[in-house]
Amino acid sequence: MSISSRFAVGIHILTLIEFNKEGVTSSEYLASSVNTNPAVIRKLMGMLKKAGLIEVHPGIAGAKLAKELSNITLFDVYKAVNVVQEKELFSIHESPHPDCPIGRNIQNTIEPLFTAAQLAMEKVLRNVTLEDVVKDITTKENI
Amino acid sequence: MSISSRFAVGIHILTLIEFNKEGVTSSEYLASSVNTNPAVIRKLMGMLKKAGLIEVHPGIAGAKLAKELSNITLFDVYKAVNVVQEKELFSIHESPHPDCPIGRNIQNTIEPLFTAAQLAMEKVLRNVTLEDVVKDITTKENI
DNA sequence: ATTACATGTAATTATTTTAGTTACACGTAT
DNA sequence: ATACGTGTAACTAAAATAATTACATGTAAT
Repeated sequence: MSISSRFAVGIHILTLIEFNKEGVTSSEYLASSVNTNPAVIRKLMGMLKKAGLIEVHPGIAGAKLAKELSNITLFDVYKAVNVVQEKELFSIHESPHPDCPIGRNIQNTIEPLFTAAQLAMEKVLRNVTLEDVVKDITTKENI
Repeated sequence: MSISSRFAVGIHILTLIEFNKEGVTSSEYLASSVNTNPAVIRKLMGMLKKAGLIEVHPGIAGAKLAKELSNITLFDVYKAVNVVQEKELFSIHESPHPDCPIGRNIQNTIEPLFTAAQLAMEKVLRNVTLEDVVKDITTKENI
């Protein structure tokens, strides 16, 4: 199964807040661009806020980035929206038979291999910032 | 969400076939070690067979590896059991608004980044063979 | 202070995937 | 013919996603 689109939507939200920084980026405005429900956006904004990526206030329309664009990596967003837990990208079957040499060792043997694969994926995310995303869109739009 | 344990179980199955190569590795025997239902194992055996990793025959008990241990990578198993599709480790929200500069570009901007992360993960899987797994278990068991 | 509007958040729903279970057709060998 | 194994389809329960609805709470302008 795929990793939740919350991650992609989180990137979308942050990027749009940056592009619209002169204006008011309300959950309704964001929801329109993402094409979803404002409540979905507000839930994600809550996660991004909790992770210290944006500033939002109850009753006050709009959100602002809490950090420099170049200082927010895709990994930060990925962790903020809680799509994959540490060491849990791959699931391992539980309760293999302890009387079998394979059954009693397979989990401990596989786990570090899976973790290494997950870390390699996450390393790529750490090396991309929202600034890269914004620049790419700017280029595509010829702004 | 996590990637299906079919992957871990697939590795378990292949490893156990190797360890038990002098004996008869039936779906019931495998199911006992994995601690699941024989039908689940048979479904996975079908996938592993289709991928050319094992040999199984209707009516004849047991399975044999179709390739050298050192010639089967974790990536081969991963593809065989069909847990993640190409370019689909991460899902991207559909139908963002085309009238928004972000909405109409976000998918194309994000997609290669997500693909790069997925490929980095898969590269790690390509560099581990079942022989590594077997050796690790052999060491742990002091055989 | 009342109205208008925004965020925060809980409850509900439909859809999808997983993993397990049951059942049975079909193939092989004694 | 019987016993046993694989192949496979149908059904179920549990979990997660994403959308939707509703409403409490917070802020600001009139």
